[in-house]
Amino acid sequence: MTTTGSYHHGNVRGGLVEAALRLIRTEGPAALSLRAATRSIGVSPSAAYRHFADRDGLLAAVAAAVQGRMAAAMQKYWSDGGETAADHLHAVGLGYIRFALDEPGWFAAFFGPDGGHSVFEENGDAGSGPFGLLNRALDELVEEGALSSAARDGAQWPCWSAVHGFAELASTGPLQYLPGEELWQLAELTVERTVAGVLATGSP
Amino acid sequence: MTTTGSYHHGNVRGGLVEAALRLIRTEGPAALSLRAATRSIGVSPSAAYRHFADRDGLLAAVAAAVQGRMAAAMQKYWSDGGETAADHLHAVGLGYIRFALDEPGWFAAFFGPDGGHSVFEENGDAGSGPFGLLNRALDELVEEGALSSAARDGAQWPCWSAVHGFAELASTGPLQYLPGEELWQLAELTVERTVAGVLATGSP
DNA sequence: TGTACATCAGTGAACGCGCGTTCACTGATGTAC
DNA sequence: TGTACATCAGTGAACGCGCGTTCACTGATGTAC
Repeated sequence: MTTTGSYHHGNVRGGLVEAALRLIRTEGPAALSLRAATRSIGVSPSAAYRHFADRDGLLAAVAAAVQGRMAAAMQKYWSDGGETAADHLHAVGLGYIRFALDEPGWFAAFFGPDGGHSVFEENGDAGSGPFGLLNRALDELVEEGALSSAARDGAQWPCWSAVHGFAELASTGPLQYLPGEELWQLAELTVERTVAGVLATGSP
Repeated sequence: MTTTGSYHHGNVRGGLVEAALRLIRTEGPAALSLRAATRSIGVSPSAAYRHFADRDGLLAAVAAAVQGRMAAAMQKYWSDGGETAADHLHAVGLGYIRFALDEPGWFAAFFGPDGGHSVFEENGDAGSGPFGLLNRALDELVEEGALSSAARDGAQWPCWSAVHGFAELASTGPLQYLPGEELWQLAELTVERTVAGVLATGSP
């Protein structure tokens, strides 16, 4: 942090991403503009073009930041909960949903301007991103002998679908009007039955 | 249909909704503007205000139309498939996903400007909308004796979540880049395991 | 059947707005000698 | 250590755009007598 009060040769890129996160948090991703972000950190609109090709470039950086924060939140759930593979799978699902409920604006920007292609690339199957954590938990189930490797095949899709779908319905969809407690019970119900479904299909 | 070539005292409201559907279909809901819709049917921008309070009013009408079309597509799946309750549940899920894949632009406008509150009201639990069809299939499972009424309780949430989540991932999310065939296999896998999960949890 | 009139669905011009992006520029930074 | 200079991250004015919405209006419609 400099004391000049000016961003000249300062960390404009980081400042813009932070500002964008601040704006998106309350107003949603549609409200994000390059001008609003630059205004927010006291820099001219054109300054953004030294760091991003265009508006989508900023949006992509924001999506990466959001994915990182969600992964961290999920990690916390993972560490604070039980130690079996099934516990970890629960934690991954509930952590994903919890993040979406706590930060609906950020969650709405989770897939960037490219529709979320980056979710695989940067935090791929074995990575430490949200999707990587899901796959790790499923792999643990196989190692523990709770899931056949035949049933492991493709199990990430029903899991991710259920958890992502609930997150959508509950954060910005029709369930958003339910009281928080009731909503959380439905989240637990959804995760429990989804995990049960995975296990039921493929116990060796 | 009049021959005047003018909409004076014609069906502007219906024309605007159709035009909006046309625009959203290819450009997505973000690209919809009142001006584009009025322009599209050759009417002045202010004419829209005789029929809708504001832009959100048009968007709500569009959402209702989309929900109706999806319900019709799901009905077709329901009628064309098998006759057991489990067949119907499959049809409901695959119909939902099929619609989202065929019409990603419309699907993105499925929940209106209010985030989908209308999904319950107009096409409520017992209604003929997408959500009503899901509940009907689940009720049939109970009638058939394939599902205990205890397990019926709340079963709509994991089902809707999984199917909606997959539809999002596959229509505008990170799975959109997969080839159609592969995508459809994942859809079937997801629906199958979700249905299996519901049944496994609560066979009497 | 004919006419006066109320209704109301349209028009078109105008408002203020904020946006993304480009451009020639300036002044701070840091490097080479 | 001091100075000349290249680099490059900023500025600020300007562009053209399309938007939602308002307003006084006009002219078609249909009803009452």
